[in-house]
Amino acid sequence: MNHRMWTPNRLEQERIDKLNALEARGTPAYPARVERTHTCAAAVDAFTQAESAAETPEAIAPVAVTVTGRIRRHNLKGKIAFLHIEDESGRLQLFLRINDMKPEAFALVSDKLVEMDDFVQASGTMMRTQAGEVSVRVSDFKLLAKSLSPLPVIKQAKQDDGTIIEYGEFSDVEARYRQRYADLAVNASVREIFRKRSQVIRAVREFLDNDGFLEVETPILQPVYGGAAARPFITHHNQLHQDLFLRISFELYLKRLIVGGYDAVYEIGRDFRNEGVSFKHNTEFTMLEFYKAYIDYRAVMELTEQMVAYTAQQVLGTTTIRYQGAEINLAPPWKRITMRDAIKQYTEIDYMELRDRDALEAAIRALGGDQARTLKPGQPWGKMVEHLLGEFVEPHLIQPTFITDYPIDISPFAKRVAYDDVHVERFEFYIHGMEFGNAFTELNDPRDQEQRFLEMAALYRPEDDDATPTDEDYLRAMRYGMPPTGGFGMGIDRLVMLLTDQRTIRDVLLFPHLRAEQEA
RNA sequence: GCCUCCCUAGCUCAAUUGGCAGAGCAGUUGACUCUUAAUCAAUUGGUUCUGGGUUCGAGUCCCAGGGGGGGCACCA
Repeated sequence: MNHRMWTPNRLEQERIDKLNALEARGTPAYPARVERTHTCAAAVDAFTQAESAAETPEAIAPVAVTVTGRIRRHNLKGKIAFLHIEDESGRLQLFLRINDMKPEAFALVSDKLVEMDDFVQASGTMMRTQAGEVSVRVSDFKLLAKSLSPLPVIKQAKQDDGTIIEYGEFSDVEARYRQRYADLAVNASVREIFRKRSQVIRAVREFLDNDGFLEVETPILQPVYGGAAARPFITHHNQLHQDLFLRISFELYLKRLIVGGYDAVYEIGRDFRNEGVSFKHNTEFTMLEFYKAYIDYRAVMELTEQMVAYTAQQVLGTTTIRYQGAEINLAPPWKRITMRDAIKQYTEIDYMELRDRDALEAAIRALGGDQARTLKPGQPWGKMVEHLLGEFVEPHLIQPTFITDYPIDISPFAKRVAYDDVHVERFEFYIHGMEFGNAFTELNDPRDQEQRFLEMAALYRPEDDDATPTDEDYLRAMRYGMPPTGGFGMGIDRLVMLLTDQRTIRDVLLFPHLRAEQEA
């Protein structure tokens, strides 16, 4: 591996010079010891409480604090200085006066050896400045960590109504993704998105835990991949001389656990799909799947709408949300419509009257328009039905909607609808025209399952050497017997997009996938 | 993989028909003991993504490459 040496730019060189000057004065730039009695927010709270408890300003009980944070505003004014420091809780102003502190401590600031972006520790008594800002009157001051590369400059102006206007921005998309640490450090709104992301996952867990589900972990490296139709990433175990696949879903492992006697299991984890990226696809993404014995897909629908509504309520305090300008009501019950009725509604095609694939293709082409033109020739019947749904129905599904009863030939793990040789008990749900999840009454007849594997192998990717493989061990598990089970999968990233009003998946991923940076 | 747009100072952006590469912020120096987008004065800073080409002259036009955005395809 070549190590590319860092060549400091002019601004960075100035900071290196300052670091050397600090150490020449005997001031460590990266000390090990640090103290903190209050977060920035807690220090402000403690003071405002002391204020309201006092009868007169002179009677305010002194509030001594030691606070820490990164310098985000630096205003040196002769023999005094105002600094804003920021920790995760928020910002706090430090008021430094040369008379109040040791001269060498004040000199760190007045000589600009301690500056923007540095981490510092300050001790003192809480006060309110003449301009009314709660601040620390600093008596002791210490550098905690020197910043050698200046962060992008963003200034803030607080309006009378409390809203903050920002001047300057760090908005270059590529730089923000490649240097997410800098993005997070200067863009508080970005920090907030990922705090919400954590709350979303916590709420989903809470909901499932409260419903008696057991959280489990299954292999990420799988000898046989399955449960979806995506191309996998392939890797190799040297010692075992074995090719392994990064999972494209958890489905087949979780159902093995239902065979094993657990009534309800779920997993939240990463899937990997070797496919294109888009505003709603990343090569690795976070999936939730759950399986519950002794229920069917109708009960899964109820769980789904309750779980999403619960999550919105926990994270946002409401089930009525705004996404990309649209008001969306997540409160149950959600609309339910069969795939057949939905397609009839938006295209006036009844695919049940067009069971011949050539007849269906002709009918779709007769619809005209771009949506009809994008249909690729020679598609299997079920894929064309899906094309109809995707092109003509999906964009209209703004409010949460369950589309139910999918064609069997695109649903190899779902149970057939009784007395219906076309459909399976499967649903997908859509919000704002985007697919969020997929669920079905699980197929538990091992004979039927084996047949479906064979049909899949024949139908999909016949040009690929690695066409959807038959999972013999999964069939063995099915032969031991699996109870009637409802199963569910949902992209967590998309749920986070919905609840944080983000248009692209990359903005809810801390480190979205990018190509390697060019060598200098 | 295809189409299309973009890449200029640390950040955000200008640069007329191809004609001296600029501004604001920050940085540097100085002033300032209640500032808050602090203010005032002075001032530094460029591989215009990379490599070729056309031209008297290229940030600008052409070719190739890299990275990114948007779209398409793929993603049962």
